[in-house]
Amino acid sequence: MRTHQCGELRVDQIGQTVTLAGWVATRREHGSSLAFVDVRDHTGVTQCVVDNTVDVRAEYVVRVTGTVAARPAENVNDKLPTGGVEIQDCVVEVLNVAEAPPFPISERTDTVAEGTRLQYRFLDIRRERMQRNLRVRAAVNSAIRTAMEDQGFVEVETPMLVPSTPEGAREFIVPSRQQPGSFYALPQSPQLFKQLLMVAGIDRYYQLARCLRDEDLRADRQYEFMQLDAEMSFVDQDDVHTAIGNAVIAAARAAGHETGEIVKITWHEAMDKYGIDKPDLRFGMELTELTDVFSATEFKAFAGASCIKGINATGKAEEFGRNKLDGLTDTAKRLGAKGLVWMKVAADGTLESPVAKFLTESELAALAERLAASPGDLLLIVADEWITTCEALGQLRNDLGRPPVFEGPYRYLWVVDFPMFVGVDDVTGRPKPGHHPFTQPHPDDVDRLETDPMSVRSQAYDLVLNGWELGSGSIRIHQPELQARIFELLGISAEEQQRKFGFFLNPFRYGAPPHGGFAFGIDRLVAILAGEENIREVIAFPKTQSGADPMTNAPTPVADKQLNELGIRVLPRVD
RNA sequence: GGUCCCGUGGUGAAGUGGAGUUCACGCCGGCCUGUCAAGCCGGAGGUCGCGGGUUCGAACCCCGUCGGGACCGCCA
Repeated sequence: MRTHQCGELRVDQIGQTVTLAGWVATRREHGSSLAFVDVRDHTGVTQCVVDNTVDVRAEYVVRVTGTVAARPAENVNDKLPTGGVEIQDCVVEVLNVAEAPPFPISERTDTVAEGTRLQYRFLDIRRERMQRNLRVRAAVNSAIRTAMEDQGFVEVETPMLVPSTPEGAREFIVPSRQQPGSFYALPQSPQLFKQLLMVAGIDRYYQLARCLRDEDLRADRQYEFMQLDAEMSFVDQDDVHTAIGNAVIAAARAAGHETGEIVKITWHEAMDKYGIDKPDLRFGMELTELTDVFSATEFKAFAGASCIKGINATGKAEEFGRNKLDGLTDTAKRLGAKGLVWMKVAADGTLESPVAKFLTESELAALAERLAASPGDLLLIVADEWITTCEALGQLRNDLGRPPVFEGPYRYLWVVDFPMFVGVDDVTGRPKPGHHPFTQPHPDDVDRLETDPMSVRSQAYDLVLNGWELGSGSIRIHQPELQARIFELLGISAEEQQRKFGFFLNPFRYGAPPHGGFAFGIDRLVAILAGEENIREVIAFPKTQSGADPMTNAPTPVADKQLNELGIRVLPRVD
């Protein structure tokens, strides 16, 4: 059908007779006997010189046979890889005509409403950006598979129709025809199956798994998403980190990015230095300890505070007028801080702030020194509980300093030693698990499970890339006695354990090996590696924020016959 | 469940109470032998998302609703 692709021809092929096939990108007419037609496929465009009587229009599907010729020196187009050549003496065959597309198939109009792009996704994907993103995605998937298999992981597929479990994300449910009134759930993740595969002696499992969660959609969340899901037997945390690290480094390389060594920090350090459990390491502006500077202060907003920290937004003083400063204060308050102190560093080095008059000369001097203040800098200070201070400044740090996603470098980060429990359940008063209830506590902290549960660290860990949480994992509990202690702590009775997790826990009585695993989101990883802010840009057929597909019109009502067969009656909407 | 932003020819934008809704691209027709976002001339194309209200008068103001987006809640 064709001898070359449209982005392939160079001066090396001059004189050859070639056949190209593709879509008409543009047509430029020059009188009755000359026109230039650019033919496009996913590799690029090639200029074909044709007789102007040939009736081809934008997006017609054509096959062109002709001779590769050098362009006259003054007509070489340096902007195109194929710009040194053109096809002459063309025979143009129209393989299919096309209506005028609703929007240009071009990169220079990247402003088309996303709803329109999704309605005509088959045209949107013809564009270079989408072609590139989907091919990056394919390369990443391939690199991950290779990396996992090279490390002895076995791909095992798990069911899409699974039992509903009450914990975690809201599930999509699927009615059973054979047992009307009973339902399957679509898997939020293969979590339970992969641990049973360890009991089953698979040793190292992986899967590029489709996961489904019926939670509200966001720029980084779709109903359906892909995870690299993995589980390993007879390992500790470091073994898991090494295996997954190899996969994500290979994935980045497949997308053309070198990442270097993966840094590892504790959750406490992440919160203390960056104020967030998924820090973006591409920029500094770290949280600086100031509590000791104000240990004897008379300024009452600082006097009683257990933790005072600050950040230096270098050179931002001028940019932030009263309005924008109020916005920063609102951000801090939204995160629970009692307030925000700001100071601008004047040209002579003095600190200008509504509260400067409440601080002593030596306090101001120490503050300036600690934050390395220079003229033009904006200093932001929060005084509160440790966690509140950190979280407020962490958000401000991100808001003020975070580079756009397409700016490298690419810095993976393991965050380890997460707290075992986060907060207390409003109803039961019991601690709430930070990860899930099958997570192994840190061995040094097990003794404090009952006496001081909130101080117990878990063997759970997150993988972060440039401020995006890619995924999480843990070493699991494989000893029934320890599992029983955790359930006891969470206030889950033996009866409830059996009802909710019986099919999962009972197999552990038959010889469960020590094991742990990880899962990370492919969509997020590919988005970052492709330089996209939104995972919809790396998904061929994504859904809108309301969960609809403008191309297929899903979701739709179904026929009464179908509902009857399933024993389902649709009730009128109640608001 | 909530907060905020956006809906104007096919596409993207301008118009924020008063004359015929303006422009660019695209589309259709014509001209044009070296363009490459070709150029020139002409033409067609609109329920200003939808419904209600205020007003002498609404694309514009108000209420509701639908659709799209960002975020909070939610995502163990």
